[in-house]
Amino acid sequence: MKLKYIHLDKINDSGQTFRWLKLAQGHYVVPYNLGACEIIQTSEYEAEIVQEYGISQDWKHYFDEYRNYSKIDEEILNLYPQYKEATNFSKGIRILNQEAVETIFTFIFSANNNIKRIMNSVNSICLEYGEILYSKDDKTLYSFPSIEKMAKITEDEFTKFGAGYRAKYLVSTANTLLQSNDFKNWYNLSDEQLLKTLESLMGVGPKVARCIGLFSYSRESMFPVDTWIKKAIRNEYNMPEASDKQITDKINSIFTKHRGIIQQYIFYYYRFL
DNA sequence: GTCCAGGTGGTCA
DNA sequence: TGACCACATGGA
Repeated sequence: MKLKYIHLDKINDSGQTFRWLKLAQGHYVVPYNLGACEIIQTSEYEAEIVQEYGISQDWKHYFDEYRNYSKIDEEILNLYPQYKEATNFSKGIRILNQEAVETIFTFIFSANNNIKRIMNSVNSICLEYGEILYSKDDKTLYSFPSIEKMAKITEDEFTKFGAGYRAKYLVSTANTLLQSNDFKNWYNLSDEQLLKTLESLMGVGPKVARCIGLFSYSRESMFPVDTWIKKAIRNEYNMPEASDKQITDKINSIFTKHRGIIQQYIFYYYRFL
């Protein structure tokens, strides 16, 4: 399957997924549920899925093929001309539609953490409790563990995986999800209901809930505000002393459409500035 | 050694 | 509500 208007290295570095297995520049094995695909950048903004592993998956959905990013970028440039440079810099990034359990747990890990550490923690859990999706030349990719397996991990074990003070949140949320087990139906919730439901989970606050909504439930209205976004907004609008509330108010007054997508562009741009 | 990271939960006004 | 603080821990 061929994909256009896509840039794999940018997506891998965009902080929404932590588990792509990099074989080379522009060459990855990508996990999704109990399957994986091998994908190669074939030209500057084109890629091709050359092989599938494990259980067949809906890769068009995963890679967000049903959104027209070329058109979205045009609209973004019209709506937010002040972010022309960020938008061009981020060209080819997709907002992935990742599996919910994985997204919930990895973004609980992400709180007050850095991307390298998140990757190390999440990948070591998958190594211990996931199943092999791909293995070749000493490079191996594992699935994210099922909710049943996640619910058996103890607080001490999560600490061993580098969860720090988040260990008890992970235990609590694993048990909540195991009992409710209806997170697949959350696709049908309204944005408001989804946020409220996600924020009821231990370790999930406003920012993490929006990441989960954006990166797993396809909610492009959601605008996660993290430390990088705060820096960007304070800098862009010359408001160095702005409180968190002033920043979110500013964001809500400026960004009306494609909020999650422009958020991701700004995040990616400022993190590499 | 110091600062920081895709913040949250608890507490108090 | 909104402001403030403690929190684990490795990366830079």
